[in-house]
Amino acid sequence: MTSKQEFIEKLRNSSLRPTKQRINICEVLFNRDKTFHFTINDLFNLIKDKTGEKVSLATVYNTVDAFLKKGYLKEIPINSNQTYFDTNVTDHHHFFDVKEEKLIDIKNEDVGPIEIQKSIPGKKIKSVEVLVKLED
Amino acid sequence: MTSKQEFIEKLRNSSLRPTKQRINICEVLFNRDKTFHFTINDLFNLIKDKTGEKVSLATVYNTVDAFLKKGYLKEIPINSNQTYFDTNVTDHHHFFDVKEEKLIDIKNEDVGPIEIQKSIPGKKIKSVEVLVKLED
DNA sequence: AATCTTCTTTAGAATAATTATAAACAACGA
DNA sequence: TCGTTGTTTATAATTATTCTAAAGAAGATT
Ligand SMILES: [Mn+2]
Ligand SMILES: [Mn+2]
Ligand SMILES: [Zn+2]
Ligand SMILES: [Zn+2]
Repeated sequence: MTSKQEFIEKLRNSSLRPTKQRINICEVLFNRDKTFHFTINDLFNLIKDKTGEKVSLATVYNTVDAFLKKGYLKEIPINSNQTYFDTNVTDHHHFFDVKEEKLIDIKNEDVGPIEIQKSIPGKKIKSVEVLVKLED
Repeated sequence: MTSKQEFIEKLRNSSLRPTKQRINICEVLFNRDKTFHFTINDLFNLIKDKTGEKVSLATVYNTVDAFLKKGYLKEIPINSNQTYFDTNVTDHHHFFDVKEEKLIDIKNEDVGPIEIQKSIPGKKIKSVEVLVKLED
């Protein structure tokens, strides 16, 4: 349970003004036990449901973008008509249940170290992510 | 070097009528040494350049869809504004050069077996793919 | 507290990838 | 050749995302 006051500080520390909208978005995103995988539309709807206040779609996009840049969210590489985001910003992997269109975390230690025996001159590795697609 | 005749047979064997358009698309996609990673737009432009004949964008989409269903192409899971496809339908992994927006194959043996120490009841694994993002 | 500046929110428009529509056309089998 | 079915195409529709510009709110300055 994170308090509203902590979100306000977190926003201020990030040079983001603690607006009512951003605080509400923080509540929905970060006031939870488990990791949260979502699309913009998921989030947009949850804000209304959980806080009773409506935030414009543009602000949801803007805020998610800002949080991505600050490293409070990350984008999950997956082919879908919508982009998926994740509140778990640590290194980890995913199942994607193709039928349910749901992501499920796989902890790093449940996959083991991945050694890439190939390199590209002049480029360095930014991230290594495993996507496991699931079917029935 | 695959002959036009072989493409015609391949299409017939797949219950796809060997039209001029599909044969041209086959030439562009499959008449090459190395794996080919592309977007619909890449392919659309290459068809004009390589065959001199124009194929409508709708047909490019339709044909890529048909080839995906037949297993002659696969989709690469990546976040981009465009979907990427691959002529290499074997199990393998990818580098994605974020700056150049280019995919590079990583052979399965260059990654080693990936053991997923987690399972979801009622679901089975359809694919396991590693995406390595590259930066400068 | 009033004012000023800068940042933020918002509705709505613009963009762009993809999908749907439906009419013309081409492949195939009889 | 003719009828059927599958295919191509231009074009419209859809939809996620980004852009725009005006109104509003936050923070700093007096
Ligand atoms: Mn995508
Ligand atoms: Mn996307
Ligand atoms: Zn996750
Ligand atoms: Zn590949």
